[in-house]
This record gives sequence, structure tokens and C-alpha cells, in this order.
Amino acid sequence: MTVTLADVAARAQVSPATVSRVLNGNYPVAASTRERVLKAVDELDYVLNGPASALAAATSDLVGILVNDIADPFFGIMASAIQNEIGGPGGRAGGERLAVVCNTGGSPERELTYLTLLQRQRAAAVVLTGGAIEDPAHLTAVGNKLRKLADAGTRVVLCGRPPTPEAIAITFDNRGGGQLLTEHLIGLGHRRLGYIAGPEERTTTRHRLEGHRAALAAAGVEDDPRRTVYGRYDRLSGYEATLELLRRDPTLTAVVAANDTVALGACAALRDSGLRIPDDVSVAGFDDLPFSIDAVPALTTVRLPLAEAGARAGRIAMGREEAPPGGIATVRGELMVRGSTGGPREA
Amino acid sequence: MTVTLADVAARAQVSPATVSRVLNGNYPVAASTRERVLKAVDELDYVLNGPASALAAATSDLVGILVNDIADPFFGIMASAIQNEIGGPGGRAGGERLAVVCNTGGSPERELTYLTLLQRQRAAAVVLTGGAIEDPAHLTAVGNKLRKLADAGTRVVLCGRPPTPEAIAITFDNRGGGQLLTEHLIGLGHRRLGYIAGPEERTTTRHRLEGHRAALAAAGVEDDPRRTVYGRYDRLSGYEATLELLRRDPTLTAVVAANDTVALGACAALRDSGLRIPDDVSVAGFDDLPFSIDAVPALTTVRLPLAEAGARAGRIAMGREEAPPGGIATVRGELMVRGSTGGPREA
DNA sequence: CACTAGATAGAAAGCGCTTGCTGTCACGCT
DNA sequence: AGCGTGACAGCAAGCGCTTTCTATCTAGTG
Repeated sequence: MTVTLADVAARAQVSPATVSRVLNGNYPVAASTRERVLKAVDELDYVLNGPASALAAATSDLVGILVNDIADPFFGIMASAIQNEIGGPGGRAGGERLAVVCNTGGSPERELTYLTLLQRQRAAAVVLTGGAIEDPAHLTAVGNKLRKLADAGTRVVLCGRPPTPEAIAITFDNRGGGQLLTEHLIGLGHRRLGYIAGPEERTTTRHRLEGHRAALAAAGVEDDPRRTVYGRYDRLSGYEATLELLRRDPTLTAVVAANDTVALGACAALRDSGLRIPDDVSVAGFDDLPFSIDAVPALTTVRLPLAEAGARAGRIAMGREEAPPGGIATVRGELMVRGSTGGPREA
Repeated sequence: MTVTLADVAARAQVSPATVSRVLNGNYPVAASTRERVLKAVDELDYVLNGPASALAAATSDLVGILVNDIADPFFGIMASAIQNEIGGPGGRAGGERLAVVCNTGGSPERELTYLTLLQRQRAAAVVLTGGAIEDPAHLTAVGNKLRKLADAGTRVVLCGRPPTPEAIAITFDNRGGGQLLTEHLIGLGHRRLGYIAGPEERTTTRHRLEGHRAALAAAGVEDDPRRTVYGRYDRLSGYEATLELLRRDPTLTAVVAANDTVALGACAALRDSGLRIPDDVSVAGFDDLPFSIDAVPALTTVRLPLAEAGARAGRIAMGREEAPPGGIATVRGELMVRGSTGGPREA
């Protein structure tokens, strides 16, 4: 039924070993023989049996990319960049690797499940993107998994994740970015800033919030805990949180959101409340996703070099770039000041 | 080094066959034996060797999802829905399937490469999303591949793709949607409509444009080819195309975009040209991605039930839902009239 | 011209798992 | 008591490929 290596060998009048060597290109094969084999492969329309090959060679060409939310461009952009570096040539002949993205949906269990599945497939490499969940049990579990993967020869790289001892990491300076943003707002004269945080248990959330608070503290601005609301990383969450913030303190002059998507929701809530941006209330986001420039007014935010970081992580995962010193590279965000922030009302 | 089935068997004092049967749960094993085995598995921290298992059983638990652009929420939303239906339980014991998304970047070669890679892995199922490329050679190549995959037992499902004889398809009625949109605009009184199409060789592009033209024809509105510009499915393309349309005919009263992202670019171009939306020019998008409601004014568009379609495709791929009659299900879009469209200037 | 090294090709032993077929018991019938 | 019958468990034969070790042949060398 299906064509096997042996069939090709028979057709090309060589041994299976030779066919394998032609296909893998890591052993001298006479040009004439090679041609004969390739011809047979072509004629029979032979497709290598991946599992068999992986079993015999004890390695596979599968590379996994874990993301928290595949519908979120934040992850899409990184994943795309990673895949670009991996999908290409380089590696075993036949050349291609199967770079696949796995959507955890932010669930710790699914993250672990995917890791196990990839371990099961003897993946060549795994890249984990996005913030981690700060549950100690889960952290240990993931750490163990990563160590086991690494022990089994899988290259593990983190991208936009806090560093861990188990893997090489490209990390975003979320704390610094958050600080930059709030400094900017304070510099404009704001003193009553609402903060819409992401899910409480995520590192990204915590770091950005820490930056925000650091900026407040540095400027001697009181940090009323009632001005912080936790939510999800989505638009609706931003909308609702803004309404809540406004309810708690109608005199707010600025809202800092956990990310751009949340900021968009905030803008909508503000508009629906009859407030103008930035005249009445300034709004700031985070990430600088493509759509933020299209908000009206355009969103002030912190640009994270998602594509660059992803590409680098991908290259490291493929062993095409050296790991950063200490196994950790921190990438800073850049403040993008746009129309959504301005001086406070009473200026 | 790595724990194998045999190790577990030794520890549990049973044969490897029994361990395998416990793990696969498709053969009677006495409860006490099962427990002993499970305990050994746990103690040894055994992880099944996927390739070996796939080789022996001649099937794998890999499911591939092909998307054109993973950074585009259009695909992200579908992929997420598909993965949700697949990742869950059901299937071989151990239960989980490895649902992975592959990013073709819209390139025909990569599409084919991924298909081959998936074939090589003996994937359990493959779901192709998004429009196809209308190059006959490529179409045949993909068709052949799909047939081979199907012959090898891989379930193939198309989601948001035009139907082909080789697979079950959930298709979007892009033509109907395009028509709806343009009818709406014509109904408002518009007669000079610019159209920003996607890449010329994609089915999605063609179908939406056909719908647009059908609406024009039905209303007896002249269809000046100079009012149509082709581009990519991204924001910048929308921006540039709009400028071009304006150059060609400054009296345009409406712009219909290939999708929401393009529409956002169009809005920006219009604003930068000093035109108000919808007072001076109306704008319409397509897809109703989450951010379209946050555009200012909110985008009139055609909502496509991406998540529903994806979920259905996923279920069909897993054999958990019957294929639609004839192997084809067409899903209609729903016109969402919002603030970005209104009566024309001179009304 | 015998001899060795280099270049190729093949034989064969697995890689770790699944599964058809063959036992082995312990029951429950007649 | 004799036996058919389930219910389990184990044997062993692969699945299709890679790779080590060996065999063969050619060509270069002193």
C-alpha cells in the first residue's frame, strides 16, 4: 500500500541503507547512485515515515512553540517570527522541520499536557512564549518538565517569559516598560491614575504593575490600592474595569492598561461615559500591537520588539545563534507617545 | 537512560504487552494488574515514546491546522476554536492529541511543505483554513496531496476554504457577504464606491469582489475598474490603496475593504487626508474581528462566525460530528451596520 | 607490483511499541 | 468428574528506518 524505503531501494537497485543515506545526506554516496535513488524516490512518490525515522534516529524534526492565546496578535507575531527561523533550511537533509504552535489558552494543565506531548514526540526543540503563571506547584512542575526535556536533548528556549534555571530566556523588561509609561503620565501632570492589571497570577501582570508602582513611588504619588483593578487580557475586561475605576473615583485623569487590547476596551468605556480622550482622561496601553496606532486617538504605549525577540529565540532553538551570556537576554520596551495621553483636565 | 515500556513492565512484574494494553485501554486487564502498572508508570515517570508507538500502531495523535497568517486574529480565532475541539479527551487513552498549528505565511510552497511534513508524521487529521491560492498548478498539487493524505487515513477538513472534491469543507459565503455590504452602501445612496481587494490570486479576494460587483450590477451602478485596487490583507495596504483610490477619484463617497484590517488602514488614510468618516466617506470592512467595534467610528462589516466554523471543523476532523450533506457546508456572514457608514456627502 | 588508504555499498542489528495468536486458569455446566 | 468458556497475560513478530561494522573496489604509494 504505502511506499517504503525498501521499495525505493529495490527500484533503484541499491540497499535500503543507501537510500537512507541519500535522503539524509550525511554519508558519502556516489553521484550516480544518488541520482538513481532520487529518481526512484520521485517516481514512487515516496514520503519518509516520520515516526519510523524518529524512532531509529532517536530524534525528530518537530519543534513546538507554546503560546497562551493564539487569537492574540501578541503571540501570533512572536510565533510567526519563531516559525520563520525554524521552518527554513538547515538541519537534516530534506531540510524541513515541522514547527508547530500549541495553544495553551493560558491554562497551566494544558501547558503541561503540551509539554508532555512534545516530550513524547521527542521534539527537537521547544519555545515557550509569554508570561508564566506564578503558582509554585505549577512552576515546579514546568521546571521539572523542562529539565527532563533538556536532558532528553530537546533544546528549550523561553521568549517573553521570566527566566528560569532550566532554560535559555529572552525576557521582556515589563517592569521597566511599565515604569516608563507611568513616568510619562506623571510627567504630564497626572496624579490620579487608574491601573487595569491583567490576571493576578501572571508574571507579566505583576511586573508591569510593579513598574507602575515604582514610578508612582519615585514621584511621591500616593498609590491608592483602589485605583488598581485586575482583569483578563481582553477588551471586555478593559471596558468593565474602566467603568469600575470610574465608579470608584470619577476624578481619575488617566488610565493605564495592562496591554493594548485592554486599553481599547478602556477607551470604549470612557467614550461611552461621555469622557474625551485625552482631554478628560488619558489612556495608555502596552505592547504596541499593530492596531494601536489606529485607535482614535492613537494609543500611547510601550513597544515590545516581539518579532525580533521571537526570531532570536527561534535561532537559538535551532542552534544557529549562541545563547546570550548567562542564558538570559533582557529586551527593553520603547515608549511610544501618541495622542491618547495628554495633560490632565485641571492642568 | 530513558525509561521504556520494558522497564515499566519489569517493575510491575508483567509483560510489556500488558503495560501497553493498560496504557491504551483497549483490552481487558485485571484491575489489580492495571493498578500495579500505573503505579510503576508513575514511579518511573514513564513517558510513552511517540514515534515508536506511531510506528507500531501505524497512526499518530498529531493533528495539523494550516493557517495563512498566524499573526492575524482571523486565523487565530479559527485555530483556537479548532484546537479546542481537538485537544480535549476522546481518542486513544492517555487521551490527548497534539493539535498543532502550522503557519504557511500564505506561501504555496510552505503550504505544500507542511502538508508533506504532516503526511510524513502520519497525522491523524489535517484542517486547512482560509482562502486558497488560485494557481492551477498549486491547486492540483494540493489536491493530490490531500487525496494521498486521505488515502493514508488522515482525515482532511477545510475551514473557510472553497470546497474541493478531496475533502469535507466548511465554507464561508464570501460572495454573499460582499454583496450584502455593497447593497447596504448602495441603499444609503452611494454610487461612487472604491474597493480595496486582497491579493489577486486568492479565492477569498475574488469571491468578496464578485459579491461587490454583483451588488453594483444589480443596482445598475457603473463598475469602473479604476475604482478597484488590489493589495495585501494588511493595514498598510489599506492605507496606500485608499490614497490611490482618492487620487484616481477624489469624489469617492465610500470605500469597501477586503477585510477589517485593511479597513482600518483605509480609515487612517482618510483621516490623514482630512476626510471625515462617515460624513465625507463611508468605510466598510469584512470579518468583524474583535477590534472593529473599537474603531472610531465603529466599523460596518460582515460578521463571519469564525469560532463556530472552526469548532465544527474540529469536531468533524475528530470524527465527533458527521460531515455535512455533500461534504460541504456553507456559512453565511451577517451584516453589522455600525457608525462607519452613512449617507453620501451630497445626499 | 604488492600494499594501504579512501570511498562506497551492503548486511544486519536494533529503536520501543502494538497486537495477533497462544496459553493458563478458574468457573460453571451437564 | 469432564469440559466448554471467559477472562487475562505473555510470546514474538513485526512497524520502517538508521547506523555500525564489514566487504569490496579503486587508486595512490614506495
